[in-house]
Amino acid sequence: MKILETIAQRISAATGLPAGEVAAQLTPPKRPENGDYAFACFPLAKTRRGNPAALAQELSAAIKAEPPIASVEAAGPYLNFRVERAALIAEVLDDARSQGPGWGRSDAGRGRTIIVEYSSPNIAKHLGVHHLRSAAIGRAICNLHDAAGWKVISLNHLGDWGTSFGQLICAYKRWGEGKPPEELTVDELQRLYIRFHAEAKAQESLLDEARAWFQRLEAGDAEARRLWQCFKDASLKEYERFYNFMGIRFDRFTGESGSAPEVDACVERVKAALAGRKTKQGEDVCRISDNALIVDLSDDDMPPLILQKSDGSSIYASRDLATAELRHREFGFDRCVYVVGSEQKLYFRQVFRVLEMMGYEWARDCVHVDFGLIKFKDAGTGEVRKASTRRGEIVMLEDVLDEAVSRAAAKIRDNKERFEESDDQDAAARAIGLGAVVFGDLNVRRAKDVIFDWDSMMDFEGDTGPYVQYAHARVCSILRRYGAEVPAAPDAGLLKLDDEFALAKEISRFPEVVKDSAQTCEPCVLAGYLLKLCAAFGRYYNLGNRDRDLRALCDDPGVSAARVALVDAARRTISNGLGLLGISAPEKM
RNA sequence: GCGCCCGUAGCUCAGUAGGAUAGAGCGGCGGUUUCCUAAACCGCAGGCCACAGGUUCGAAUCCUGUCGGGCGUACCA
Repeated sequence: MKILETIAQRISAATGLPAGEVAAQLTPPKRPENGDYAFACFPLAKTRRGNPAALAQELSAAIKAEPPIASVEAAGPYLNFRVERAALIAEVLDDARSQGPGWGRSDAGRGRTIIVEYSSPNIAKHLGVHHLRSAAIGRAICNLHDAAGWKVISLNHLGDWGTSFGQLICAYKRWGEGKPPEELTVDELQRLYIRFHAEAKAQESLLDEARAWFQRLEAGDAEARRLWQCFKDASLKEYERFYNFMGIRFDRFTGESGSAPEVDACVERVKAALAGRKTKQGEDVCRISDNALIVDLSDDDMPPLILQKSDGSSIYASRDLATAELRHREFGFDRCVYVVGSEQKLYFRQVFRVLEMMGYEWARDCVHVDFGLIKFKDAGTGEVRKASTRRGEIVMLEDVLDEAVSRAAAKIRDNKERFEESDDQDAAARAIGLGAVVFGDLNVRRAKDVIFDWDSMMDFEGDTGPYVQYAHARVCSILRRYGAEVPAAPDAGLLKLDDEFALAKEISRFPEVVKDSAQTCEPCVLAGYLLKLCAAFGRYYNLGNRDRDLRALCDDPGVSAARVALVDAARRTISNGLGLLGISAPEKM
């Protein structure tokens, strides 16, 4: 039985509270000198109309300090427990070692399926830094749910349909200079797109021309369709490079175009479901308004959702409704997550609401996991705003990644004595450069806007990805030098240092952190934990600077074996944790 | 105007299903290396948790209002 569960059971026996509930409330005190686990007596005192401090006193007397509990102490309204260090350390070392790559996993989501839609770029444009955020967060959410026992289906739902492709076809026909469409690059497509919007400002008839092209595309016109396919192929070719570089794979690439054939039938279902339904104002909920087909959401204090544009062509909303239906039909998900920027918050509320109005109970399982924008500071005015592709103002993702990798490579050259001829230093540079950039994106709460800044993005010191990777590399270095196999059953009683115990305690939190991070869809919970874990390791490690006897590789073979096992548990935790964030853990740096 | 999000140290951020004395990193100052990797570690300085009320035994956390910023607010996605 787990130590934490044992404590919970003893409290449960003394109070009558369910053990599971108690376990959830047992937390490490902010200050370690107060003990290893604390139980706050306020809630219980409230239900019993008693005094929390007196209750704590009473419980401290009632609960015996028998192994693995070393002491029970009432401190005001808190009941503080100290555990036998050796027992906790032994438990952690055994868990981490025996579970191996599965260390940190749980079965919290067993039997449930989650769909995670993320990245989902609009084709025919280069990827910008802002695409990194969706990719990093979405991938982490997939990994975290997988680790929490869910069945995960990851989808990249491309923005490959809509009026802008009519615009692109129009631009290509006018200014494409007869270049075979098969040879078009994303770069050229993006230029055509920018040019279209520049010219359309002066010549509004272009917009009508573009609309006509999109209508031809929707009608299945062969020429339009062929051009569109070329745009898509060129885009995917470029995007695949990015996903490969990032180590991201999707279970499936879907796209808005995929739901296009279903849209009409879906719209009919909306109409049928809402037929006869009136708003409080007495109007039909689903009706034609200004020539467009809408669902009136005024009763929910939202603007209407447009299902069909006044020119008869389809719109993203109805495509998303149809897509949701398709997904539920195919996967029967328990949760469907859309990792999309927070500027679309209202929109998703509308879509989910309409799904609900259609009678789908599963509408409440659809979640918009939103995240803040990446903004740019204008060098001239100092003004902060979001970038616009139409104005040609994006910072290309590829440039950012290249820069990060080359800065990491430079740093590696400065430390080249740590590497051997045979080491793959390019791979290390990629891991570290990417680690810095990805960790930086994941270390803040999703909702926060991020202002793009080269230097802070490339930071390799302090609370950064490379800091965590560096801790891992040092751990690996110790294990390398140890040479022998990591002892499976060391004498945990030999680990007497406060910093050893602190490290072990930090390691023991890992599975709970993973669960929490998954449940909240906040990768920053895990990222922050890894920083704390590595700080605990760093303190421990640095003890050896002053005193050789405090090193993992010390003269006493028994002590050394136990320390190596502890260090190895740290290694597994860091490596598994980084893995969940989509960051690799180099063995040397 | 209305809705949602954000406001914590000079800067970037943790801490938010209410709980003990609000924590990190960067920047500043001062230390630690005859190497288990200094991409590290330790110390000092730095806070009216935007402001004002309220709920509570207890509020950075919940409620109301104000101010400041962002995003959104019917045919782009």
